[in-house]
Amino acid sequence: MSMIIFEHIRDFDLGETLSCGQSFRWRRQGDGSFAGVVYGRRVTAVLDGDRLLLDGADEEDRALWEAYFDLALDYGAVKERLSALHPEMAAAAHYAPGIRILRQEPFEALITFIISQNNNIKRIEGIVDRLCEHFGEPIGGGAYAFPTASRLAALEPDDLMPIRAGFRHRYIIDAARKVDAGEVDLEAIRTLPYDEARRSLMTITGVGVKVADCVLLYGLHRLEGFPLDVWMKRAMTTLFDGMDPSDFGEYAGIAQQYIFHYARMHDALFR
DNA sequence: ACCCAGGAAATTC
DNA sequence: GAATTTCATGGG
Repeated sequence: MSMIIFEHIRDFDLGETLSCGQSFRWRRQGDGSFAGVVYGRRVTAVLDGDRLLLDGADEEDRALWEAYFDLALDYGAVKERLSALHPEMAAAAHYAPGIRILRQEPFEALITFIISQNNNIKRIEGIVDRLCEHFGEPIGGGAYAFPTASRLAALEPDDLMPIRAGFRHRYIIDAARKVDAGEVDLEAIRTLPYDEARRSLMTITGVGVKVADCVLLYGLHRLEGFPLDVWMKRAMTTLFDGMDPSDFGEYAGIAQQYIFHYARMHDALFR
């Protein structure tokens, strides 16, 4: 069994990063490690001091995992810059200083955030699990890859009944078909100007401004993205009145993740 | 029974 | 055009 080790890791916490609402396929194990499937590979992640251990990962995929956990970006420096903007920003970053923005599979980010609309995180995870079990490739150990666009594109909305995603079924199928046909080119969107990228994603039924921003931030690593969901809108009026997403600069998306998690963990403050 | 959930589409005013 | 309702499903 293979394993990769990353040394001298800072500003990183697996629990904070994998349980802050940006991804839906990681599970905390009884021993405190996290099991997940990424890019069709099943791994178990453990942070031992300043060493990140990825059990089940291959050495030839080192660059992929470094990118996935965004290990090349100095989050300490980012936090300093953001914290200087506003005292509440500093408080949010201090609350969960180990959050990083993952580079998820773009198609997975698209589908999971379509599923996220008018939904809660617990149920989103269940729907995503069932989607993978029913339509993803088995990769051993009872694990499944995230379904491909072409597999889902061949289905009809009613074929998704077993995953119990309700009115989102037709949104998922429309997204898969547009991606499969190249009508929405996720890799081309990666380098488009932000507004054009957003407009292209919004040609999919069921993708509005907020879901498009999530796909850009979590799937295409556009760190200027600033998804405004109900929690973020509350936080902006309560804590950052008068501030605009663009005021957070090129790392606005990272600021957003600190704030989102902080708001959700302090819901009494935002009612 | 009622309300809400990391929204967006459909309908109504 | 802006405001309101509806859309499945599950948990509190």
